[in-house]
Amino acid sequence: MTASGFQIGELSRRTGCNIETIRFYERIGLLPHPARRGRYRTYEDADAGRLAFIRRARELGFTLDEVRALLALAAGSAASCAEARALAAAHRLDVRERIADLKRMERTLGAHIRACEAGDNAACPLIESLRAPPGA
Amino acid sequence: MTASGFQIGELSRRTGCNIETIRFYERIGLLPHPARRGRYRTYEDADAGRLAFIRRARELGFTLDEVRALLALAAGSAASCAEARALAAAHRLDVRERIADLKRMERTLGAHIRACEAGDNAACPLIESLRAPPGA
DNA sequence: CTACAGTCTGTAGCCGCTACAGACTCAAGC
DNA sequence: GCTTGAGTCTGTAGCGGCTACAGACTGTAG
Repeated sequence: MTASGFQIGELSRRTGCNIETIRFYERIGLLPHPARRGRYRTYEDADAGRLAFIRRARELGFTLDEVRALLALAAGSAASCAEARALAAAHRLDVRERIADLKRMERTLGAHIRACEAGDNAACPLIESLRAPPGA
Repeated sequence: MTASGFQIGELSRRTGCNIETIRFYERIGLLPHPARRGRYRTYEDADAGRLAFIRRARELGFTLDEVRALLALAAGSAASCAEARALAAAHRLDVRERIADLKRMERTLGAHIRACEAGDNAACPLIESLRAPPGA
C-alpha cells in the first residue's frame, strides 16, 4: 500500500544489505530491475520484502540458486509447501555434512595441538604429523 | 635418496592431488618450479612429500596462506614449534566458529521443517518464516 | 606410420560477493 | 549563482581455491 519509492541507500539501511550486493542481485536477476527516477533506482516496500527474504534465506546458508527456487515457491501456489520442505531438508543434510567435516578437522587439530604442547621432542609433533601419513 | 624423477601424472597418483591443482600450486609459488625433461616437469620424492604435506594441511582446513606459513616453519628451526601451535590454535578457533554458525543454521532449519511438516495452514510455514522477521 | 595417452600453455569459469575508478546528480549553504 | 559534499551511477577487476577447457606438442606401442 505504502508505495514510498525510496533509493538504494535506504533499501540498504532497511535490509542491512550492502549496496553493491543489491546491485549484484539485480544483475544476476535475483531482484527485478527497479523503476528509475532519472538515473536513480527507486524501490517500493515490496522490494524491501523480497530482499529481506533473500537475506534470511542466505543466513540459513541457502545458495543463491536455492534462494531463487524458494522465491519462486513463495510466489507460487500453496501446494509448493512440500517442495519447499524438500529443498530445506536437502540443504539441512548438506549443512550436517559440513558440520561433520569441520568437527573431524577440529578433533584432529586438537590432537595435534595437544601433542605439540606435551612435546619435549626436538621436532615439532604438529609439523611432523603433517609430514607423516594421516594414519600416524 | 631415491631421486626417481617422475612426471606430473605420477605425482598426482601418489598424492591424490589433481594435475591441474599441482600446476596451480606451482603457479602461485606453493610448489617450486620443478626441473624439466624436455618440456615435461620432472619431480623427485621430496616434491611428493611437500605436496602431501600441503594436502594434509588443506584437509585440516588451513588456507593456502596458512599452509605457506606452515611450510616455512617446517623448513625452519625446531624453535618454530610454538609458532606452529599458535597458527593451529587460531585456525581451530576459526573452525569452531564455523561449526557454531552451521549449528545455528541447522537448528533453525530444523524448526522450520518441523513447522512445515506439522502445518495444516494454507500458507507454508517455512516460506512464511522467511517472509517474516527472523524473530517470528 | 599412425594412433593414443600424456603433457604443455593459456585463458576463462565457478560462487558470492567486494572494491574500486571515474562520472553524474541533487540538495543545502554561502 | 556557485561550491561543496553525500549519494548514486556504470563498468571492471579482484578475492580464494580450484576446475575446465582449447589447441598444441611429445613419446611410446603396435
